[in-house]
Amino acid sequence: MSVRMEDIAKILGVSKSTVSRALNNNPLVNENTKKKVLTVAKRLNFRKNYLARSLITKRTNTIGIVLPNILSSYTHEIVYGVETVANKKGYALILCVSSDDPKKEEKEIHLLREKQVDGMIIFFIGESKHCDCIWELKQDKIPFVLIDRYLKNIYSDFVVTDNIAGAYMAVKHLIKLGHKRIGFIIEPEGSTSILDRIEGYKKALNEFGIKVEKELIKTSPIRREANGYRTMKEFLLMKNPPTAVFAVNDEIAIGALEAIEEQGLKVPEDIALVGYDNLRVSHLLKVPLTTVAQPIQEMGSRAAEILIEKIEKNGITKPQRIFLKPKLIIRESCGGGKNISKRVKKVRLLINT
Amino acid sequence: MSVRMEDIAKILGVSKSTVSRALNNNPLVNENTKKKVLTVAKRLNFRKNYLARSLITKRTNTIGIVLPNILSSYTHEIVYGVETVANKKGYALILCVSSDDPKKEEKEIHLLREKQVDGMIIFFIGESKHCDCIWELKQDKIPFVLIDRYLKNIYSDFVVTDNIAGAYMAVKHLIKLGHKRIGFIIEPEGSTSILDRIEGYKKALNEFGIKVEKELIKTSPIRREANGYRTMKEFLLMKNPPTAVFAVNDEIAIGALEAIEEQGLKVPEDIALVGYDNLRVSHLLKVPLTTVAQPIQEMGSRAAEILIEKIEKNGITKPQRIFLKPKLIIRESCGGGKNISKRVKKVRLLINT
DNA sequence: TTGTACGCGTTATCAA
DNA sequence: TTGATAACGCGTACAA
Repeated sequence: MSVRMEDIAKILGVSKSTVSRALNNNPLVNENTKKKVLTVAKRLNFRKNYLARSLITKRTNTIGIVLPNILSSYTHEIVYGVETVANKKGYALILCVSSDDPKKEEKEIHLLREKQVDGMIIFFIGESKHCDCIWELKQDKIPFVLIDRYLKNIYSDFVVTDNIAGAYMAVKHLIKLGHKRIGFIIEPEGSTSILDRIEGYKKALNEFGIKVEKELIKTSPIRREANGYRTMKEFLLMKNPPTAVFAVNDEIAIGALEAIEEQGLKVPEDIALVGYDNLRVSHLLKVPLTTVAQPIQEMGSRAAEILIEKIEKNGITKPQRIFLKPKLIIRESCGGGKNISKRVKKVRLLINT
Repeated sequence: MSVRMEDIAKILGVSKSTVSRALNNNPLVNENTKKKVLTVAKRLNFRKNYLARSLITKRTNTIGIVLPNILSSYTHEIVYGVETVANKKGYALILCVSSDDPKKEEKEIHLLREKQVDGMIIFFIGESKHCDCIWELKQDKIPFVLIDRYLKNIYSDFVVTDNIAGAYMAVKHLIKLGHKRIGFIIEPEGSTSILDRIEGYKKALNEFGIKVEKELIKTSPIRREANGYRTMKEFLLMKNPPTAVFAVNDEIAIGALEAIEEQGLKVPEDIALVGYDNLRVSHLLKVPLTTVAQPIQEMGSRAAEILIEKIEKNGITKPQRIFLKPKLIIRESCGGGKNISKRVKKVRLLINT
């Protein structure tokens, strides 16, 4: 069917080794024969078969990335960061989506192994206790870098952002503005990102002598705008609702914003709102959102750099554990330091009618 | 290094053929030996090497997608549509980005060939006259489906949206609201999508007896928000600015919106605005944007379905040329049918001071 | 500088 | 039901 090196060899009456050498810029070939080979190759529109090549060289120049989804702009930016570096370094990228399903995630990781990728970047969503496939990667010395969240019980490379610091900043900002009842909308999963953000939330409250109240931490079902909406409504229906809400990510914050406005309340006058992630949307909202920005693209590109270095040094690098610094982006959803009590009264009034 | 079928064979004292059969659910193997093989395979954590397999079967179960970028939510949604179908049908996805560079695009296509993908989906940005690599794909019978834009001089599968119809709808909507001076911000490239939208714009004007004025069609340098901003400013500085502007995509419309507001003008009271694409952002803007929605995800999923069918029927399917129907999404950026002349006056006043 | 021969890890063919 | 053996297309050590 397709043109092989042997075909070129036969045409020129040379051996296929010579053709191979000519095509691989091997110096052990006469300049003249090389030219001939290249000419014929071009004429026949020859394309090397990387499968056969990789079978011998044990290199595919391909890396895999495993993500829980690709609809969020968060994972989207990760892909961008990874792709940019991979491309620059000459690696192709196989995109795998686990659809938030640990079983599927495991399958994707196995698939990437079968496809003999040189390494992988994994946004791991499985539980720390059930991460055999990650252990196996380590055991079999297949280069991999975790991204966005790390595993406490596995010593490996990872690139994450410092979620404790990020949440701490956000909550401290609200406290400085005079808030004492600060709601927190989180997500159900027990990933390090969420856990660390909870830790940052508590750390800030503790530091300013504010008691952590359980009823102010609510769990939104899944990462969807609609659920920030629903959970915010629950807050608004409380007898003593929070005066500020910290959403564990911007998507939830967007939902919360809609819920607040639907109740006829205003952000930030009635309720202050902080998100997390600094999605590209967030500055375009009706009320530009104060949020914690993570260097998401950088997370992707750093992960790719580390992975590729590891690949090219045959995995003999010491695990790198990178915590990138987040940054508080102050916009309009928190306002300045107005009188809180007035606001609270107004909220109660509106809710109870 | 890694476990091979031969290793399993030696342990069990059988031939590697038997192991292969057992592992591939081939009925020509004793149930008992099959069990033994599977047990040992599991114990040794055996992973098949797909490279070797594909070398023989001539199938990689992998498709490639070539995109001009992955930062826009447009291409993003395409990837989502493609990935979903590919995954369901058991195909892996290699992501290639051409960075709006035709030379690079060609390289990526060649790379995918060398990696022996079973087929590819291409958001082709090269010129119609220089698309040798597409011709070669056709010649060499490598399945491919064009997406978002088609090539007039190549008879091949493609999935696009009907851009003539989409632009026509948008402009007709503005005309029905009373607008006669309708600006149009386009992009420099000569792709079918842009050309067809221009055709739709003209078609609507012609149908209502409005003359097409050259000065009302402005070209924004590249697909970036900032450029919609700049081009809109140019419109606002005209002696006789348009009362409505149709942006060839939402990103440009967003930039235009900011330019208008920065001038102290209001949308839709002072200037009506229509976009194209219905990005997920567009309903969240300060002024929710009236826009033409394309079924982007569907474009991706249809393309993938067609491609995979073609692969599995060994390319003996007749080229499918799909035009998906766009849809006008009416929000707030056009307003109702108010008095135009008043608005025009106000615009002039503001611009000239 | 070139060619021969072998190996990469599978699947496929044929004979047993 | 199994096992030798030959592919698949390429790279490479070794010999020439």
